[in-house]
Amino acid sequence: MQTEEEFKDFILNGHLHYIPNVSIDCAIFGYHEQTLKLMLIRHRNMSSWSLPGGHIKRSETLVEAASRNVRMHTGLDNLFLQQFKTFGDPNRIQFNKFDKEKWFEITGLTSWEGNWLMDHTISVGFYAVTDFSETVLQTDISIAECAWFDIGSLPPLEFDHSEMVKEALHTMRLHLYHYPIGLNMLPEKFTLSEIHALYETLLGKKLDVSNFPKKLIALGLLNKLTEKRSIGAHRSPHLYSFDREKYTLALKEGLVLS
Amino acid sequence: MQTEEEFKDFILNGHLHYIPNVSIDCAIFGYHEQTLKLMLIRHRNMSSWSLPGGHIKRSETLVEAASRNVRMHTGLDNLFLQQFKTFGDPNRIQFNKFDKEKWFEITGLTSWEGNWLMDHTISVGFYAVTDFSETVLQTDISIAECAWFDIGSLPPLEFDHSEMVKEALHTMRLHLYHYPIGLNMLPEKFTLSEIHALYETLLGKKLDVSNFPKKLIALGLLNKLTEKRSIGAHRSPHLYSFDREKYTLALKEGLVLS
DNA sequence: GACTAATTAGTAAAATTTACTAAATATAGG
DNA sequence: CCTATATTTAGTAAATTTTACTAATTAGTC
Repeated sequence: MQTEEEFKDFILNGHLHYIPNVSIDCAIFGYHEQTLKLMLIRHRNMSSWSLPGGHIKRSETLVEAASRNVRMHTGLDNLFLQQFKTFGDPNRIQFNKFDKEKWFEITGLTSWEGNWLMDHTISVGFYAVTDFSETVLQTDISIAECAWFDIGSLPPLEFDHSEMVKEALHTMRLHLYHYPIGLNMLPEKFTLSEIHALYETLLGKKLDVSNFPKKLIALGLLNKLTEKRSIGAHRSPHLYSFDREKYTLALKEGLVLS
Repeated sequence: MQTEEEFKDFILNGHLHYIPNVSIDCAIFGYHEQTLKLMLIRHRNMSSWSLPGGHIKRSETLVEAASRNVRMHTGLDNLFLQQFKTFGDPNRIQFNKFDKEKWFEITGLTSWEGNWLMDHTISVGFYAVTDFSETVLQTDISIAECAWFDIGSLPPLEFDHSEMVKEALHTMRLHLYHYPIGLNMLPEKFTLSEIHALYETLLGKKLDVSNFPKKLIALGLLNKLTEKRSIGAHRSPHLYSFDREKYTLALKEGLVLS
């Protein structure tokens, strides 16, 4: 959706291609220099930030819609995506707060009564975890800004998106103990210290410097590479990669990390 | 919805009071004589069984809709209800399989083109666990039958409801290790053997006869009563009840059972 | 009153987790 | 070139938890 014309057509006739009354919202987590980041967007007719989201095409599944959405904003494909909760409180969206003048400016309509977008909308929340450094933030006609924020200092969010972030974070942390999702936030090759620091950041707590890496190795998902990383005036740590096959199996079967 | 007239009005004008394109479905689990049961209904115009479900009123939250639905079918209020997943595959409902003649009979319409019910519908899945013996199954005008089935021998289900049951069961079993939901399936007072048998049934595996009850006690949620239960020619086991306050806290904070 | 079968307390062995020590090592700086 | 330093990482002992097993208790029944 890049032109004004396309945007107007989406607003007026989108219900022909998209399912009304339902949307998806994505909490995209990224990790960078020992901080957990969240990607937020600002719609061009709104003053506060929101989670990126959108409607579901009539031909696609929920996860395909979320995937398309994430790809649109990050340029990334195939990243780890997981449904965490669906939100449907009757007053999660306050339509009376919307700007009537902007609406007229875009659509030429004096009222949004009967418009498919202006109705009670249930939203399916997904969270994604990704390697921050590989993302290339992108916008389209409906989005004014797109940026990463530290999870610890998020701005006020539109709708019930603060609640969504809380739930997404909670689910992600729970999953961290049961699925090897942390590996999605690291580059192909990484050291034990790097994955240790990642888990400390994601879980928001200290993990033993010696024992935690041993536990990770004991899970059997890591391949020790012969390569090492040079980190200056210190012993060079080994590089590791993860075993794709065992990773996929662990995603399906689950695992236990303490 | 008890009269034919109300049913017809719901079909024709329900979108005024209910949100279109979204529904909820409930997997209601009950426990009885060491088997796990699932409540199923059969719609009067369908040959196979389904999970009970329905649309969401414009004034209610998702969990309120699920709660209303469960109450309608079981007569029970305030039972443990938990969202587990939302389903939205584009072909989860095959409208072309519906019976055109029955449709005409009820509505007087020769086509369902444009009817609010006959559109792509996303469904939010909830599961509930309840004390089987307290339920009183109920139907309304749209439902032909309502019955309990052994989880091990379910009939073929409509739509994607088999998938839903699988997911509900999976989530319920995961929650069993993290929240004290099992207590919802027992009467007010119960013996350690009874709760032991319950967990074996729910998890589908053997649990040590001596150690497992000790673990449950160690969680600190149980109150040992002075009363005992008479079980015939054997030592009378103590009765236990659960501590409401600690139970509520454990639901919120989570716990770890192995 | 002995027998039976279930409850439940107790305990030893096994396994796991945690806490701590120290060896290995890469580079900087003298 | 040698030592100091910071980090990785192997090793191990202590603490804790889990598991496996034994046996005491007890309410009927025969």
